[in-house]
Amino acid sequence: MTSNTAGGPTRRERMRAETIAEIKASARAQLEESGPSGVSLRAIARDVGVTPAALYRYFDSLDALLTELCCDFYDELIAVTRDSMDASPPEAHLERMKAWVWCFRSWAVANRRRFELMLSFPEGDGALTLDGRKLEDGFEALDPVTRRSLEHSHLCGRELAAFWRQTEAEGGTAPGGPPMPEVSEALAEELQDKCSRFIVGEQVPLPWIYSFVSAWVRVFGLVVMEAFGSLPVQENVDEFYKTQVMTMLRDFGISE
Amino acid sequence: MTSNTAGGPTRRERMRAETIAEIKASARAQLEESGPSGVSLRAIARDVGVTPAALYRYFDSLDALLTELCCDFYDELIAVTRDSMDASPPEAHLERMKAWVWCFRSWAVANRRRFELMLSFPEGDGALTLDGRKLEDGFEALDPVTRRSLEHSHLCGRELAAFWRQTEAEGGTAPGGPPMPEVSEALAEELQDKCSRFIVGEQVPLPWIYSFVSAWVRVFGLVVMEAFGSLPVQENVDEFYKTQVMTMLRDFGISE
DNA sequence: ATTAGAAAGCTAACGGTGTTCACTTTAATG
DNA sequence: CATTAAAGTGAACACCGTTAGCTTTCTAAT
Repeated sequence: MTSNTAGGPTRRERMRAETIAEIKASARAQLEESGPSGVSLRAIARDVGVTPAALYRYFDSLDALLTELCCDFYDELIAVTRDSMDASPPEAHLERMKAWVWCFRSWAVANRRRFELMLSFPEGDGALTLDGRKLEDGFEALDPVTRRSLEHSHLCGRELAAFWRQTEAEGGTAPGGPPMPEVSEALAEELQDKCSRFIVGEQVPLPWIYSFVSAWVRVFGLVVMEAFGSLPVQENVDEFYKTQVMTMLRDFGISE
Repeated sequence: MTSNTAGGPTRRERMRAETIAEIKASARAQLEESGPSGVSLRAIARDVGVTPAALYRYFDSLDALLTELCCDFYDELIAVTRDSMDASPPEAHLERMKAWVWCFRSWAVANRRRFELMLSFPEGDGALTLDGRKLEDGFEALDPVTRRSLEHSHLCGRELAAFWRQTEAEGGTAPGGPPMPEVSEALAEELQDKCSRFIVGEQVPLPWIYSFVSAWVRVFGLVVMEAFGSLPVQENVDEFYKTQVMTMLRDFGISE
């Protein structure tokens, strides 16, 4: 018998965990300096001091390893975002959303290679086609990286829903919600259907959803362009971001 | 002697051109069904009926072949965009810009694999760092794909400049140009510096540039998200695009 | 303490990749 | 017709991910 009598992890389990950590560390290093396509299973094996075949005791394939890595990155991003949001009080929904945007951007820019890897995993189809079912039902069934991607979105979406409730209670902004162009019945329904469930998790008025999706597109564009070096503004990016965020807030009908 | 007495291409040159076309066709086919990473030099050789080594008489490397392919795609996109813009008269700058956006989107979505390949070539650093020099000076020195990417942007940027002149002449929109948030001296200068040169090719007032960059970010976000399947709206995308474009026009201070 | 069994590792191989070098064939030119 | 440059071949090199079968090592129960 081993130390397992104490209920803790077996010696073997500890060893295994350590090996996995070593493997991932090597993979991360390679990713950082050669990009996603530069991660080589054999190179990892060389690094860890083991035969290539041995790695298959720990991961089903190279792709599986990269997938796990991708999940880790999402978890890191989510953690750091959550922390950053929690720097503001729970009711300061606006500040918390700003923190989300800021965090997303700075993380993606500071870790372009990881971000690159994450983008290389296309959003699973299941993310948007939960027709009929509640989100929670299919949530666990989603592939791990899509689930995490949604989790990340949720951090911001929840704040929006809360902010809407708050604003409504205080009789804030315009009565009908943020200004938005007229849309057809079909588009309105699709927006409500697809977004109110997986972005905010509860029924939210259409104008809010529309503005949210519009803002989300803008943030995505900004972050991807900057991370990949195709954003025209480069030296004063911070300020440019701030003005963009301000503009989006204005689109929400928020004066401040 | 051959038919070269007439000044036309040699028989050998014709043969060579035909072989190159065959090689590219095979590469395109593989790209279309397996993505950028699925293009194999050996598979192409098999396809064309030749030894792998023989391909090196036509391309320096697989990467060089992919680069040429990327350039071809840009040329196709530029051509189809230009045609689409020319469906409107030369003075209908607004319509022409709309055509640009629409063309960009539909091409990217209809040819995601090609678009994917194009995005995989990061914007060359030279694209934005032409400090001091006129654009034309360094233009030829840029790497081929960056040059074409700029050429594509130019199609829209030129229209913006022309539209600005037109609007000014007619005493249209607001006197100071489109509304924009206050920005620091530094950001203003960078926008003028980087953009007025490589996007529109002539001096344009700051608010116009700012609005243009903002719109460009939005369009980029829309197109990339839709092409990669992460846009929340899926069934009514056309309408969603139209509302987005309308919103952007409104940001330019255009009522219509 | 000994033994059954699982976990981990190794060797060797298979089929694939991009690329290079020396050599041969092919075709156009003086 | 002989020369010469282009086009193509074949074999090799160094890598890659993955699999199968065998051996070692360590755990857990007898």
